[in-house]
Amino acid sequence: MQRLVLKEIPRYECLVEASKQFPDLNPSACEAFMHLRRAGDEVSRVMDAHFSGHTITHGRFLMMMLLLEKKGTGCPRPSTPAELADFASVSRATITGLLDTLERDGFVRREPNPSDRRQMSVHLTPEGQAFMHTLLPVHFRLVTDLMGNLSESERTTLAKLLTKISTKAAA
Amino acid sequence: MQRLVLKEIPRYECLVEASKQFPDLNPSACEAFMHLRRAGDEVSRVMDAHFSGHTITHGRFLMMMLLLEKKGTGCPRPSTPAELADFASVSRATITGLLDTLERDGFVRREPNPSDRRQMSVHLTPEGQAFMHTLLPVHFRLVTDLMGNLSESERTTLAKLLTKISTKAAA
DNA sequence: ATTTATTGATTAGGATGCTAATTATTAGCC
DNA sequence: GGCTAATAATTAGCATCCTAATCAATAAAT
Repeated sequence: MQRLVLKEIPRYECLVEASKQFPDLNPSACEAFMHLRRAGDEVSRVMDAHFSGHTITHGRFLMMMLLLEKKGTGCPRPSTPAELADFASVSRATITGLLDTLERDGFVRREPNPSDRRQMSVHLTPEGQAFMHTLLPVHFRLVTDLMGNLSESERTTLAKLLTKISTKAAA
Repeated sequence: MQRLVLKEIPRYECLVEASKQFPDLNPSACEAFMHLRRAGDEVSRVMDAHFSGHTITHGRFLMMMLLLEKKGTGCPRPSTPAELADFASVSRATITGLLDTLERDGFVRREPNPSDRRQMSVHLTPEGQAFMHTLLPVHFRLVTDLMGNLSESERTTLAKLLTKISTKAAA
C-alpha cells in the first residue's frame, strides 16, 4: 500500500515564516522530517512497481528474504510465524495471511513442530528458492541504482544519521 | 497503515558475505537502503500513534495541513480534490474518501465551483481550523523531538542526501 | 450545432495491514 | 493430578490506500 506524502517540500523560507506563527515549529527539524518521509515513500513506490512486475508484493518478498538460506554467514534466520512477525515488525495475523498466499503459490511450506505442537515451522520450497535466485540479482541492481547518486562515504553518513533517528523513534 | 520493515538490519559483514553469492549486491547501497526504509517506517509509526490519540489519521491530517491558511507565505495552497491528490501524491479516489470523513466530522466543507460545475472547492471550517491550531504545537514538538539526536548541520546534510535519493527514485 | 474527447469527482471492488477474539497447546502452581 | 495462566497460530472484521469503471460538465473539431 501507499502512504500520503508531500510531493513538493515547502521552501525553507516558508518554514521560517510559519515558525513565527507556531513557535514550536523548528524549520530544520521539519525539513529533515519531510525529506525522510518523502524519500522513504518514493523508494517504496519504486520497489512496489518493481515487485508488481514479478507477481509478488513487498510483504511476500520480505518473508522469502527472511526465510532464505544464509550460507556461511552467522546471521540468524526466523522459522516460525512468531519469529517472522518479530523480524518484520508486523503482527502475527499479517504473517498468517502472507504465508497463506505464499503457500498457495507453492513458494513456502508449513510443517508442524513435533516438540511443540502449537508452533509451525516454515520453509522455502525449491520453487521458492528458485524464484528468489532469479529475482534477487535484479532486485540488488535496482537497490544499487536507487542509491546511485550517493558516493560510498555519503551512504555511510546517511546510514549513521538515519540510525540516530531510528534510535530516537524507537525510544 | 503499516509497512513491513526489518527491525534489525544485517551486520555489514553479512552483506559483504552475501555479495560473494550475489555479485549484484552492493553492501553500502543495501545498507543505506535498509536504513532508509527502517527510519521512514519507525517515524511513521510514531506519528500514527500520536495521531490515533487525537482521533485523526495521517491522511486526514495531511489534508488539513494542505488546506490550512498560509499567512504571509507565498506558498501555494490546493483547494480542489484534484489539486489535493496532486500535492499529496495519492489518487483522487483516496481524496474523495478522506474528504467524506472530514466533512462528516465537520472539519472541511465542499462547495461547488460556479464557473466550472465539475469542480468542487474545499475549505477548512472554523472547527477544522481550531482543531489544527490545537494539534499543531504538539505535532511540531514531536517532530522536533524525533530529530533531536541530529545537530543543525546534520539535519541539513540529511536533507541533502535524501534529496539525491528522491531525485533518483522519481526518475 | 453536434459529435467526440477530455477533465473532475465519485463509486465499486480489491489488496495489505491492523486489533480483538478464538482455538489449541504448554507451563506453572497448589 | 487439576486448575489457571501464558503462548502460538488463526479467524473475523475494520481502516486505508489502490485501480478501473461511471457520471457529469466542459472543450475541441468539423
